[in-house]
Amino acid sequence: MSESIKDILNKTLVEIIGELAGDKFSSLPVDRCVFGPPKQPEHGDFATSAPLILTKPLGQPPFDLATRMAEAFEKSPIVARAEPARPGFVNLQLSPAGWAVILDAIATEGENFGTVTTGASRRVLLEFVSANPTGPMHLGHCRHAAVGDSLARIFSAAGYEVTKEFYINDAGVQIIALGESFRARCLAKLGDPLDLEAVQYPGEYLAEFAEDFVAGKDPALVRSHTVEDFSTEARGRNLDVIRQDLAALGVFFDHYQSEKELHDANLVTRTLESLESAGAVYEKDDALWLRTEDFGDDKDRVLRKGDGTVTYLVPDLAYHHYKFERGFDLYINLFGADHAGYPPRLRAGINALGHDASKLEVLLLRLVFLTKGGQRVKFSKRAGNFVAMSDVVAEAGSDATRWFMLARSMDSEFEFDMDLATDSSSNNPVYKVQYAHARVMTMMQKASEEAALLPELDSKEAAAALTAPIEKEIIVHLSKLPEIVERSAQERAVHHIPNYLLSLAELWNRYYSMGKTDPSFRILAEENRALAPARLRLADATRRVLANGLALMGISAPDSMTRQVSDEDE
RNA sequence: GUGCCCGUAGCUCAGCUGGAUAGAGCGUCGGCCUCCGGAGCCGAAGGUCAGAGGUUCGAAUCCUCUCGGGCACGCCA
Repeated sequence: MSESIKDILNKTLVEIIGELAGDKFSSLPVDRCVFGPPKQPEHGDFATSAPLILTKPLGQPPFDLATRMAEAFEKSPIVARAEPARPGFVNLQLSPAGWAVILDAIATEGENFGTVTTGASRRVLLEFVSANPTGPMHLGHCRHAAVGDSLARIFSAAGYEVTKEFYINDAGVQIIALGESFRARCLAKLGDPLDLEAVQYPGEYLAEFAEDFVAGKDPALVRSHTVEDFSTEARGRNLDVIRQDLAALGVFFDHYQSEKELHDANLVTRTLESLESAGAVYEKDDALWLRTEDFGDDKDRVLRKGDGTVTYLVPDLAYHHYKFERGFDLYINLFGADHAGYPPRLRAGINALGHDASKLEVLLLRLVFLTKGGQRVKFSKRAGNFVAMSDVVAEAGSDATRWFMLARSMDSEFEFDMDLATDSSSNNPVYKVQYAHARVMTMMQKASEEAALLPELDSKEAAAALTAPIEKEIIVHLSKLPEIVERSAQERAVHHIPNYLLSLAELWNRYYSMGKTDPSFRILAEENRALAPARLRLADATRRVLANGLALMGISAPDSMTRQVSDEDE
């Protein structure tokens, strides 16, 4: 991994500030003095407001500082022009040597371009989805799956070592309820009247499992099964469906952790004992309480109820105890926003168990709604009807589903617009990005067929040949992928990637289309042969960045797009 | 009532830890098919950044309050 152009500029900036400031340097807010993209293209390729930030601590007028900084930057070989601007900015234009740095980095790093080392190989345990094995997954799980998986990819790219884990809630009252529901369904298949009271999970899926399970079996054998047997059977089938649904989205976990196994290994009772011996609990009103208030919780929480059974908090703490014993540097949980009250008590327990709870981060994802035909699709958990994840993925496809699930920040609710997601005849953003990639690929293919006709250029000559403003704009945009990755990892936010890719695709499509009205922009045209190698380097860099970015989202970067023909729509 | 999140174009949403004239997609309207792929491109219309104060050279961004909307506040999971 090489140094990004921005790193080089920022390093130079710090050196220049050091010369200007002398012994005042150590007291300056140098961290804030960085280069960024100016909003107006006429302000150059990079700009910094460092003079405005430093004017007060240095006691010098901002424009004077800007002028002296610009003079210093003029000496840099990667800078073509440096200009002070009022009230106190420095605007830079890169030289061909500067562009070559960017294009070379992309070419040599290939699929690794965009990776950074901020993670320093720290180990991260990322837990997400963890859907109960009591039924199929819905739209919300789909968002969690897409976001969690993409986050894992981003963290890997940022230099972390990530383990993806799915926690199976296969113990406790709900799993018994599942067994009872499934048993009632099976008995109904044998001819018994359906015991509506026993059916606590009303969806049709259990009836379908029952049909399959009962088929060809001796009814007496079926009747002899215990609730636990039915529970285990239904759990397994649900889990199979969950894995299938995840696979359809291309999401695979490194580890599935069963709650039941924690019980079987006595980890749950041992955890309770640990909490007791740590003095983190007390008895009141026949119940055992955990002191969570000391950790920012509103009130203390019950661990063991008056009836002697434990609350769900205990196995969850056992699970986290087990997580921490495996020795990761960072633990990230993706929860639904309806669990917002949960993290404080989790932290309290983790601390009481002797772990550093500050290593646990809980990310809260808000709801997602499905709209079709401009109408929000209604669903109700109670009635057992919901928007199934498998239906969404089947209808929109994995790529489009992921795109829309990732394109919004986690803490905003959003509408998954099925009409837009399935729109292949108009401007669906995911297709636009994939199309830009496919477009470059076919062009490269064509270029390779006439490679012998093209002159050879070294990278600096190539960069110097790219003189059009839009070509520079693309290069500068390409250079940003590493910082987008770094920022995404740091903020634990996935939506910057699609935003970035969309703007890059639009930039490229605009550039590509310029050849239609202005023949001098036709990359492979015979009369432009002298420029072709340079432009092909740019094209290659662009498709590389598009592909790397799509990979961070788990979306394919196709070599060609197969047009979907819709004859029936006249 | 308390805590968290949200409020930016007709709609869905970005806005990079405070920077220069407020952004994208979709939708609407108007253009562009002898073309390295039209699943594309160009242009136009569209904004009191919910509101009011404050912080400072400078605020959509940070602080306070108000108004709207969502979620959470169990010996449920």
